[in-house]
Amino acid sequence: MRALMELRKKILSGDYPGGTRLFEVSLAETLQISRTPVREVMSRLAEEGLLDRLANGGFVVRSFTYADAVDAIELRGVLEGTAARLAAERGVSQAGLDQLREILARLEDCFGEAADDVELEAYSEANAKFHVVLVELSGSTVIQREVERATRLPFASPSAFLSGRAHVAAFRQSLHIAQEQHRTLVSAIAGREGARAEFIAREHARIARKNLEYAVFEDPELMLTVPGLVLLNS
Amino acid sequence: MRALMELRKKILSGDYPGGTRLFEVSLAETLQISRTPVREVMSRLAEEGLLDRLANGGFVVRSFTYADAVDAIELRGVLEGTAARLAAERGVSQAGLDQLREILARLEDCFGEAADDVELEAYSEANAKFHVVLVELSGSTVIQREVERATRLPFASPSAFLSGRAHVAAFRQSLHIAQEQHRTLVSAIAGREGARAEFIAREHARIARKNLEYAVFEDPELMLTVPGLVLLNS
DNA sequence: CCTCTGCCCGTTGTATACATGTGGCTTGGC
DNA sequence: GCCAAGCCACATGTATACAACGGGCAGAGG
Repeated sequence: MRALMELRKKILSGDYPGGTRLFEVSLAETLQISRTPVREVMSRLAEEGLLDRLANGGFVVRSFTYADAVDAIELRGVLEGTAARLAAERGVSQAGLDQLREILARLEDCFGEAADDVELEAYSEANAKFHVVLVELSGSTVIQREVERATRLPFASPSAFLSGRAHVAAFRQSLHIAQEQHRTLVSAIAGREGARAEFIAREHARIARKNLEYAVFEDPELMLTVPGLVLLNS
Repeated sequence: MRALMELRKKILSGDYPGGTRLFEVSLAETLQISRTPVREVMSRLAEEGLLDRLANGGFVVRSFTYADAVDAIELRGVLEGTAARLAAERGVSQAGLDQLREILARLEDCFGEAADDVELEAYSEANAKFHVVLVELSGSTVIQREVERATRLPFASPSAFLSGRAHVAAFRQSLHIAQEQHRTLVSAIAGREGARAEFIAREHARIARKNLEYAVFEDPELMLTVPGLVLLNS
């Protein structure tokens, strides 16, 4: 559905700041479609968490504070932590573990000799895959569903800060820490250590929080390049 | 919206078993409305988690296994645990703490002299309120939103098993345990003990899991009286 | 007999006209 | 001058007709 992607893109690129009320008629002419699919699109974006429904009908662009972004990242950490714990406690198949280890190896290959030598595009892709497979290994469609939901807010996604920061050497070096957490996470799951797996996953999400903090307070220009950060208001 | 409540009720009462595909036209004549509001209603029920969207359009009634129900309860525990932890870590106002303690006292008043003497209706109402306020005290609208979402599945709600089991004395006695957890939870939050608060909340949700287990394996007749349990298939 | 292709029917997607409701503004009365 | 009530305009809710898409079945050809 073209209109869905188009409106989503417009919201994520800041065309409609948080709190903006979206009217069916004006959106209909903007998107060159009739009101019916506009309603459909807004309904789906509300499901995604980008829009809020008003009490007496209508939609507004959801507005996020810095604290909301912090909490959304915390939420992702908690949910991924739960997935990791369930995977460890309930056990995973050899095939599943192999799959995770294969991705781990791919991530490993992204690092070069120098501490700040990282192939970011390949890393980003493998990292996204790692997080998806990790959650699948929980064996719970209920948890998987909610992780995917929490991840749909772009600034809460595991890949959120992996773009647009390639120039910061300190950031590239910090990926070594993240990768160590990936390794440890796999070890914890393989060893059926639920609590360990859970808290490593939580701590892993804290990297995103730290990056968010940096973007907001140290280098506000980044807020324009990291996907979704334009949604932050106050 | 009458149609929304009507369809929700029909699904929750098992008129459309999990996996049933809902067609716009037939539903439209059943509910005596046109296709447009039917689409709207189905969209909202998909948001609630009662329906699943099909890839090429259309909706089916979401189907839950016993394992899904267990995981949904686990999810609620994890989210309420996070709310409790945040409340403890970040601190709550005196007014907030007072409010929680007032509800705690109301719950206390529901217990009589005998171990199985409990005013169930009053308890159920105060219990629901307790869980709502607890989550509010987290101070996080993001977390609150997700707890409310997780709670919308009727069998995962904190009040799910408080109806239709009044006749089981052992069940009424088990409420003493729940109430002790309520007390301890408040103590942990007041004392800024985040980890303690989190795990008490998780353990608290386990009571629901135990009740689910009982209903499914020991007393299947209960599945007809506990709201939402008819949604369970295999 | 098996397979591939094309048609047909059922379902959802879209447009549009009409109904309904709500909030704001204006006017009249106290 | 202020408050209240009613009206008007703009927004969403609903109905319905038409379009487009997809899956299944049947018929024909290899």
